[in-house]
Amino acid sequence: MNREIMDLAPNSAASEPDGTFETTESPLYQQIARTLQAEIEAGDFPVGSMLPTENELCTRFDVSRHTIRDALRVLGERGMVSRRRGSGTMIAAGAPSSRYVQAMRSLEELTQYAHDTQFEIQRLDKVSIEADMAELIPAPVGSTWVMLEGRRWRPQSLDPICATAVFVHLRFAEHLHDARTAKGAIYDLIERRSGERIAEVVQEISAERMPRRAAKVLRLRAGAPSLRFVRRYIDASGSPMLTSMNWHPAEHFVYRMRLKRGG
Amino acid sequence: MNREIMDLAPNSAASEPDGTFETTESPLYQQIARTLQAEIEAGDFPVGSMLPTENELCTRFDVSRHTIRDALRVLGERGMVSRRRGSGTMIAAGAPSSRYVQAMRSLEELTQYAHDTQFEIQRLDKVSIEADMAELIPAPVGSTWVMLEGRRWRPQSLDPICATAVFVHLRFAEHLHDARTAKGAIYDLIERRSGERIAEVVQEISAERMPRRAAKVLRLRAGAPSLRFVRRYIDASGSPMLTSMNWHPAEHFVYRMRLKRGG
DNA sequence: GACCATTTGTGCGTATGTATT
DNA sequence: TAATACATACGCACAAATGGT
Repeated sequence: MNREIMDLAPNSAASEPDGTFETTESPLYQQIARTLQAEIEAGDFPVGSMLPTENELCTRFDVSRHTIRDALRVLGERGMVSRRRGSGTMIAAGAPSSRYVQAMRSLEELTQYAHDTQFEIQRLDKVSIEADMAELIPAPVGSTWVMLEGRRWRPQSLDPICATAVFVHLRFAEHLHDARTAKGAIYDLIERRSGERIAEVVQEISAERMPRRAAKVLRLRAGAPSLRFVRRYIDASGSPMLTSMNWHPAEHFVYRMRLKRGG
Repeated sequence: MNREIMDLAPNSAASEPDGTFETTESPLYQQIARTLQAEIEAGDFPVGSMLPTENELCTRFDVSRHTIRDALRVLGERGMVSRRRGSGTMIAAGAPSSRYVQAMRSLEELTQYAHDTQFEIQRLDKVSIEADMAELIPAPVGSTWVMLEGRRWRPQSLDPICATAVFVHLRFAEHLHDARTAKGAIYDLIERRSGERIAEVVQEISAERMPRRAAKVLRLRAGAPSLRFVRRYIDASGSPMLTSMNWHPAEHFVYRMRLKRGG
């Protein structure tokens, strides 16, 4: 292994009981994208400067040009770099320095995000819905849902990304028995095991003072500014299958997207 | 030429003066993506059904699998199809209405928003960029930009939507003399008058305490929770043409979007 | 449960085209 | 013009997930 990368994703390498090295790493191009993004965010490559050429990156990471291009494509989709043939790859205006960034424009990116991070479930219960949550889910007051509560972490990081509360419709309760150890997104788990397919997701972003429960989970002061994401996963009939709520400390989170012309 | 595709893109084939066929076609994978998208929209592949496998498409279009995958990646990014390893490529639920999906977050939607609301400009000045703004625009500290500051209103509403600060590159200053009375988005004004075209927009959403200037404009207390939008309008070379910053009072604003499968 | 064929995902090598410097 | 750098496109191999036997 001549490569400089050490994959630190949650589903990373693990030595097997019998002593063999059964690596379940994430794909090379994703590791490289993460590495480069981290370096950009750390300021190793200032905004407006050029990234090394594809060939240089091939040498550095000891991979093929295809793999480098896949990694750079990912960064391009996230708005981190802009590429011009003949010229090179530039750190895009507005690339973050020392800030967490998450750009999620599709279900697939959401899934990727779930894979790249870890959901530490602190509580898994059936609960009766009260007025404040009833409006958000939405669900009738007094109806019973499965609630998962906890924090989401980025590997290696000392601070959690956000506090999370997920409300899952009761009919999926049986599929959540091993949610604590299962990998990936909750919605993906449910889709696979129930066979019911999510038709769409509606995402709402708003700013609010951190509510007490979320603050407690994150060990922050209640009332601190936070960015709240509510995602409703909706079935074909338009009813919510599950709803997730995420509170991000304001100073650590930016939601970024690229807008393009036309359809 | 054994291929079935006829490229109908604007930069399509052209016969040279000397009679030879010097094709300046668009890339193969884009032609294939267009062809497949047209067929999906025409109903040749019903929503929920499976697309032919990659290998079948290779045979049909007489191209390599690599090219087919690039085409399918494009369709995935447009939310037209959803792919699953081991299973196949499915026509995404709601595929034909994908225009509506992107309408939530395209430049056009922004333009519509600008038309539906009014920008009350309280200040229009050339300013020297200080450190805090330099990072956001981004621009060198001490460089000169045109700054517009004010509030945005919804017609007939009693409360402003947000406080806005727009920084425009100095080379467009001449186009802004009547900005106070002009309708529509500032970026649109500049695009039409300068002829320079915006290549892309990167939008960032974050939560922060309302800064003093914005609070003053909105007549709110500084430090109140707010949702901040930063939009960087970037030219073909990757440099910012203008950057707008918008602070929305937290309790009055929710950013909502739909996420679809495929990218 | 094991096994297998199918299908997409990842990764490599190579060659050529085209825009930029 | 020449060199550089990204874009497109061919080929191959194997891995991983799926769905059936």
